[in-house]
Amino acid sequence: MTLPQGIAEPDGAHASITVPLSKQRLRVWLRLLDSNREMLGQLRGSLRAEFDTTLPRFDVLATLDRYRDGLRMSHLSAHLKVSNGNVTGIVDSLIHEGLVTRRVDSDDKRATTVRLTRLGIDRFAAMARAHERWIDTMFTELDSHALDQLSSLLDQLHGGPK
Amino acid sequence: MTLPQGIAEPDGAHASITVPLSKQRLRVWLRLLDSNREMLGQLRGSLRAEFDTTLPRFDVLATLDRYRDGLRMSHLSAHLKVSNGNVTGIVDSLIHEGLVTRRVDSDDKRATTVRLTRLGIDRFAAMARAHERWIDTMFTELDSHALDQLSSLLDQLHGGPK
DNA sequence: GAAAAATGTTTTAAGCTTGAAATGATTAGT
DNA sequence: ACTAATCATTTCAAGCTTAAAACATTTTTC
Repeated sequence: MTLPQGIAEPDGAHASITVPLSKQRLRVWLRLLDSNREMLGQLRGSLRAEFDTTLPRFDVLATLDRYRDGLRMSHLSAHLKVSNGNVTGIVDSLIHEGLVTRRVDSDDKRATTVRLTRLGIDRFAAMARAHERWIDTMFTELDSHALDQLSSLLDQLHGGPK
Repeated sequence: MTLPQGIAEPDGAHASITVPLSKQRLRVWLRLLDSNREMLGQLRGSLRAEFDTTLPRFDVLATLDRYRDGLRMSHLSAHLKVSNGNVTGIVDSLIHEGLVTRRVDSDDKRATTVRLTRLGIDRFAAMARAHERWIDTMFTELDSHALDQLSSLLDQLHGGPK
C-alpha cells in the first residue's frame, strides 16, 4: 500500500491484460513484505522476551547446531547468506556469552573454526523448542495442503528450491 | 535449512500427523524468509545501482507521493510501520538531498509536516517506473491465478488483509 | 625460492532499526 | 491559572548489515 497508481504500460499491446498484472504483482509483493515483517517482528519479540537474544544470534546457533564439528567463518557466513564481516561481530558476542568458541586452524593459520560449547548446545536446544512452537502458532491457519501450495508458489517465483 | 531435526512433539496424540506438520511449517517459513531476503536484496541492489539510494528512503518517498499534501512524522512512521526515531533519520537525509521539506505546524508547534519537493516528486516518479519493472521481472513466473493463490494464502496466514 | 595472486578473516565507514529516555508543547483537571 | 497528563518528535545506546579496505597467510607462477 505504498506505491504509485498510474504507471505507464511498457508494452503497448494487450494493455488491458498486462497493466492489471503489474498492479497485481505490486500488491502481492507489498503483501509478502508485510507478512514477512510481521512474522519477523513476532519472532524477534519472542526471542528477546524469552531468551534475551536476537534473530541473527539464533541463526548462527542454529547453523552451528547442524554442524557440530564446527564451521569456518566463511562457511558460516555462506550458510547464513550474510557478509563475512557481519558474522564476525555476531560470533564475537556469542563467544562473550560463552555459547561458542573460535579456534585457529592448526594447518591454515588464516582460518578459524567456530563451534558450539556445551552451554551453547543446551541453550540452543531450548530455543529451538520454543521456536518450533512460535512457528506452529504463526502458521496455525495453514494446513498441509496450503503449505504445499505456498511452497510450490515460492518455487515458481525463483528457479526452484534450495 | 537452518533448523533442528528431532524436536519433541508437544502434544502426545496424533504424533504421526502433527510432527510432520511442524516440520513442514518450519520448511515453508525458511523458504519464505529466503525468498524475501533474495527479492529485497535485488531491489536494494537495483535502487543503489540505478538511483544511488536505499529501500527505506524509497519507501518514505513512495508514501509521501501518495499524500501530496504532506504527512506528519507520526503518520509517516505509522504508514511505514517503523519507529518514529527511524523516520527522523531518513527524513533528515532526504531533506539533505533536497527531495522533501519539513515544516513546523503553525497551530501545533510540536508537530511537523513532511512533504515532497518538486525534485522529490520527479525523482520518485522515475524510481517508481523502474521499481515496477523490477517487480515485474521478479514475478515473471507467476501468472494472475498464481498471484491470487499466493495472495489468498497470505490472507489465511494472518487474519485477512490490511 | 621470490614475486604475485589468491584466500580467510577482520576492520571500517555508512546506514538502518528499535526501544527507551529526553524535550517541548498542548490539553485536561481542579 | 496551575499542575499533571498527554502528545509529537528527537536523541541516544545498542545492535545488525553491507561493501570495501586492510591484514595475514597460503598458493601459484616463473
